[in-house]
Amino acid sequence: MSLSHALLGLLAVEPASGYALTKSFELSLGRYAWHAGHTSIYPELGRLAERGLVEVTSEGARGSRTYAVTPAGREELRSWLLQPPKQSGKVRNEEVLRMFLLSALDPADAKIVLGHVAESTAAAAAGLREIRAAHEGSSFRGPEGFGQLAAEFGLRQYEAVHEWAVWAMAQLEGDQTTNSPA
Amino acid sequence: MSLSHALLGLLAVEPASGYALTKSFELSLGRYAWHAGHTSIYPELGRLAERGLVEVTSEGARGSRTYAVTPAGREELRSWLLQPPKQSGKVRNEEVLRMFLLSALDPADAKIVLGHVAESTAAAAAGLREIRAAHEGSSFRGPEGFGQLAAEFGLRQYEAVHEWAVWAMAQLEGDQTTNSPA
DNA sequence: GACCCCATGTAAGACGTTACATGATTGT
DNA sequence: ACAATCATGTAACGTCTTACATGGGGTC
Repeated sequence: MSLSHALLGLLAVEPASGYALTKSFELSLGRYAWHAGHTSIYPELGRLAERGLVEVTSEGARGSRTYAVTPAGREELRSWLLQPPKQSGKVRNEEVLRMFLLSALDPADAKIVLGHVAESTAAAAAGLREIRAAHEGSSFRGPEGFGQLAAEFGLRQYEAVHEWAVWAMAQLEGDQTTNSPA
Repeated sequence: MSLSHALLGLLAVEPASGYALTKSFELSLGRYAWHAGHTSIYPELGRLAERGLVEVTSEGARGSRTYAVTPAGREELRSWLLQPPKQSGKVRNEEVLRMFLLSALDPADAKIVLGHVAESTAAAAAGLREIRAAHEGSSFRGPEGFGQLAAEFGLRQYEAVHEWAVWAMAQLEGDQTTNSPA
């Protein structure tokens, strides 16, 4: 299960509570890479603690527990990241699914959808460019840098999808006039 | 559940058996957009048939049943594709997760992983370029065209990730010499 | 006849989502 | 005081995965 590695990865950057991790999933990780809610995260933290991969380093107000990775956890994370994935994993992404099924629509409808995609990806890319500008010049390691490689990754994805959507609209335009009967 | 829409989408392009749909998932859809095995697909086809969104149009050898979308199914698919997603759905992608957690590694290890990524994305992109060349000039609708928008989508994604990986390696290089102590 | 692929199915268990629930602390 | 947010947890339900199971049809 990848949830465990997602948690190890976040905790490897800096210790956090289950609640804080839940927020991280909502704001960044969960949007692009791996979704999880607090009802999955809390029990998983417990299991990781049992396996000795994380530990509670402090307890704060309202019963909050701050977790940190142990050396064993860091090693587990490292080997998971370094091992080349044997075969492509199991992907689930509703947005991408929509894009794959576009050909099932007639061109007029497809262009409507592509227009929405072009808009939303442009907006998302603009947002990430602001984030990137805010972090300019800082190092790529540590909590600060954590988001940087990821943000650039997301930005380039959005740009690619945006350009694809624009391209696809143009193709459908041409296809409609060239290939459709009368 | 998006599996139902994935099936409607594939069947909207051309009728197929559960077995053939399973193959489609293995070869294309499942790699990028939505994973599912035959043990999910068969029961779901049954449920779609009960709801009148698909129907069995013929039965062939070895008990195979060919399904096709009904007009109601086509309408359901259309409205699902056209409705702008209210809020970003639940994404799961182990590859992307790895990329997001790279900052948890030290730069030397991160560069190894990025090297693998750069290689595999280059290979995948090359494969898709061949597919694209094979389909050049044909229409974007119908079974032939189905893969074209999708293939181009995949190609641009791979190219974007490849360029990101190359960029990230260069950044880590610079970061190591500029920002690390001593 | 042997083997491989086609084609579908069932069932146990793991996993995840949704809804419900509780209480502490902070801000106004 | 009140509301919002912090912080965690339980339980029921639904979905998915894994393993097992069966038999027809084509090919050598």
